[in-house]
Amino acid sequence: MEKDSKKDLIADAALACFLSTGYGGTSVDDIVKASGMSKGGIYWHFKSKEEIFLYLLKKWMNESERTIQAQLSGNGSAVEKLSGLKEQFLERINEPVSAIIYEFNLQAKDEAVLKKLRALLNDSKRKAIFKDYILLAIRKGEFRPLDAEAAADVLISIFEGLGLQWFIQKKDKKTFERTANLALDIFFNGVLTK
Amino acid sequence: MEKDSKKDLIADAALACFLSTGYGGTSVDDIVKASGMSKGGIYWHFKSKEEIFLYLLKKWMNESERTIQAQLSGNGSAVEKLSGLKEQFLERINEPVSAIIYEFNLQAKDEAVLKKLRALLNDSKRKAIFKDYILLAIRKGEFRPLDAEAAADVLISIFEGLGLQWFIQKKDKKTFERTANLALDIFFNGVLTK
DNA sequence: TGTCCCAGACCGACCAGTCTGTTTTTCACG
DNA sequence: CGTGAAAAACAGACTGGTCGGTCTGGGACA
Repeated sequence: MEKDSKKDLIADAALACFLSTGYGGTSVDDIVKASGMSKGGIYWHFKSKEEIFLYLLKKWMNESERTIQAQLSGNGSAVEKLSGLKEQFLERINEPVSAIIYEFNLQAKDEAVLKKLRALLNDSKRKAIFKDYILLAIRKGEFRPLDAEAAADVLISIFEGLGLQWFIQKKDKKTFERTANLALDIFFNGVLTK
Repeated sequence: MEKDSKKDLIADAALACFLSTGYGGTSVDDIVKASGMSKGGIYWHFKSKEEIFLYLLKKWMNESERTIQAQLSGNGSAVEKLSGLKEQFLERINEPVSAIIYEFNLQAKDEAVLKKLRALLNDSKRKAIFKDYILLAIRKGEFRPLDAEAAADVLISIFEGLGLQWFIQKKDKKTFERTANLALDIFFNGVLTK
């Protein structure tokens, strides 16, 4: 771990830049400033700006998966667990990572880079975690029988959709929380056994 | 209308470019090529690339609102109407307009431009249309009593989320349709009166 | 002749990536 | 433990190319 500390330092600085001005909106010089390093240093650790993005995305996804896993794999009720995840989601709502992924996806011209991105996203365990969560809830009789694979995608879509709506509208947070709560409420009403 | 035919010609060409390579990914010269006009011509009709985007977005949103309105304001059942909208949504799924809006949002540096974008998105009647649809369904006793405003946002979030998931994953369409169907199924199960 | 509409060469800014040189670290060996 | 040289890590000026936007000129039409 410690051997890549500088690499992570750069990646963290880059993430901060990307989060505030997007992938295309941040120049390598911006990352230089934010990281306190020089261009030479950065390009010694990474061979391109795209590689920085892919590296930090992987890192971010690993973290993200860990927190989701921690929330959904406990032994509370399905409702409690997902509600807890929603709270975490609301706390980190100001990090429009998904939007930046879409941006990167659109901007990446090199097909090889896109392939790497797809591979990274497909390797994500996020969907599997959601699926396991749903399967368990069904087995315990909390959820009605469902296509767990598709249901996982539905859940992810809801979260992503909410996050992006927030990102664009930037309305007051109270309203947004109300929407998120209702979304979960509807979801539970739609999947819980009666 | 006819007096802006050239303007619309440019906007249509630009839209095609944006849809395939994103806002940042398409240069003005790309629009020049696609429209068959020259740079001078384009900059006679528009004062900037951003203005082209805002113009075509407005146009696109108007169209979009019309089709949503047409689908949701009929006098069928709430389930029928929303299912019909889903079908239309599936047909036009390959137009990642939302993703491009996010991209534009991230890239626009000028605060004035962002303000215009926000104004445009806030003026959208899309949310109002969904809200009216929900209110009617509640009044007719099809949906249980709900916060219609928030529920409209939930619906929009679901559609947006689904679209963006598709945009990134690009899995086979059958799987995607299954997910979309389940999403609506859960939604209906969550809001219909029993 | 003046106005509208357009063509396309041109410009300055920016930006990812390179190159050359310098500092710091590592480590073999006396 | 000292030391010196090789390798690693970094600094920052520089470059080639791209891109949004301008400018000058010209054709069409009134």
